Amino acid sequence: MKSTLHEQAASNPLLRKLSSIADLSDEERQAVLDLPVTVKVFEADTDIIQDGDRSSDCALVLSGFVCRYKILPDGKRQIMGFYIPGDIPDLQSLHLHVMDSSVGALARSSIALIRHQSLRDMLRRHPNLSDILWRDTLIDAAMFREWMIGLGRRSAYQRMAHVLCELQVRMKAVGLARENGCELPITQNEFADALGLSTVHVNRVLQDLRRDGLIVLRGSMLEIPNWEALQAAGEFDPAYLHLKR
Amino acid sequence: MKSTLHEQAASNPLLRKLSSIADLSDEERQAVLDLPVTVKVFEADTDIIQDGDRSSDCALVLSGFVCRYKILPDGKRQIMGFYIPGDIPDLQSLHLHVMDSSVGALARSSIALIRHQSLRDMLRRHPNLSDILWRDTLIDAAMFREWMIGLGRRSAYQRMAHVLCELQVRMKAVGLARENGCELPITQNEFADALGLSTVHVNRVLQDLRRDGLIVLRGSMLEIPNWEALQAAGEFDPAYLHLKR
DNA sequence: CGTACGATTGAGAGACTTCAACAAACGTGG
DNA sequence: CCACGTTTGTTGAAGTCTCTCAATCGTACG
Repeated sequence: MKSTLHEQAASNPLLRKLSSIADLSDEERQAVLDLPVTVKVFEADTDIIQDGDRSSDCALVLSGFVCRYKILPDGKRQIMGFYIPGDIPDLQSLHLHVMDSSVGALARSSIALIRHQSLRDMLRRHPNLSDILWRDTLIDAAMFREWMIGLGRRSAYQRMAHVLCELQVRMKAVGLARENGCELPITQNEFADALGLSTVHVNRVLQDLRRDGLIVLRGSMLEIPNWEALQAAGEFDPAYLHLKR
Repeated sequence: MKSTLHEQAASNPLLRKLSSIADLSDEERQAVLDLPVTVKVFEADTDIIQDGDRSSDCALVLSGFVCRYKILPDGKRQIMGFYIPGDIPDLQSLHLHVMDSSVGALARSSIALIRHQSLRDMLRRHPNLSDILWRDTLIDAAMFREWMIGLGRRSAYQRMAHVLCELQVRMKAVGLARENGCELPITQNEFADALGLSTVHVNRVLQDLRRDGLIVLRGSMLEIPNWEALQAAGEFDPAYLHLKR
């Protein structure tokens, strides 16, 4: 469905997201809203872009839940990041012409496809937006690094606490979380592939976190009764997200 | 020592590096060479920038060997990437004002400090260079992702084979490797912190790789008798480095 | 020629995996 | 609205990769 990002102008997810990491002028906000897009809905467990693709547009998440992953020769999967409304998981495709990983929908997601050409036109007219998007990709990289630390040096228990903290903070930054929790349509199997663990162990770690009163997880509803404690358990310091304020 | 990057113009490491990932016009090459820099030498095991720093310049590696790392509360260290001549490990500081990790010299290294202001001036005059540096940070991110895959889903043996492949390819791209090997001033302890392993296990894995005839490692001299085999052992596919050609 | 740092070895322990079975939750069609 | 099948979550037991501790060896360098 062709349109611009004007719909939901007030609470446009991209504007919310960009505002959370940088200051935008009115002109820049307008330029973003004027972007022509094609909105497409992806069902859960379908790919939005695949490893090896050469795409000519970027995918902006409007609603839903998305992840970046790669499948190894032996069939194992590593999830490298979760993306929520306002994120552009394949922004890199603007400068890296072949995708080196896949992007898939974890839940039914509405995606705005933005032509590279439209983005480039906008960035040429608004160099400051170019810097802001660059900044966004740098924050993406900072998240990869933080996950690396977890995978390399933190226990399963810490890792799980850490992702939950990250997701809560990011969801809150775009207005999708309550004060003490949010909705996470992520299965234990998906957590396993994100944290480099087996599904079985994820299950046990979640039970430990529950036993310790750090989380309440019913279905996809996450509640965090004691934020300080969960943060401490995961050694979570939001500095790497480089949010404003 | 103040100067510009003109010295070693022909084989300037930054030009070599940028040329390996994108095409530069003569004007752009000149703009790069005209960058005013301050050259500083860092001894092995000293920090170039520290976690939490707000710096006003970027560090270009001219010679030596550098890594990005973070120390955890319990003293554990995770190395998140190695940087070789031509790399700018903290290019992110141009847009992310507080460092979220440290950068340290693994061997005596000569570093060219480039003021953010000088870089910004150059990028404003040469928007294409801006895109090329953005591309560079995106490749950096791609390397983090590839390491994540290793940390999360590959065995110690595979991981070690994989880093060795990555380093050989990157060293060759800037002319610092022979056809079948290169010099890597990295201790087993540093490999351990990079691969999320213990030093002891790194030692055993290296012995396994030697036993299997995949590498010859004497001191810091790496030789790769059978490139195909090492690549296969590490499931190494250089696509994520996004080199030209 | 000692000292220090890096490499190597052995033995025991632990975190996490794999396999396999079962229970619960969910969506869908009749 | 219930029956049914598929997906997701849970549990137990055995196995393994990798860790920790601790000692020894090699070698470069002052």
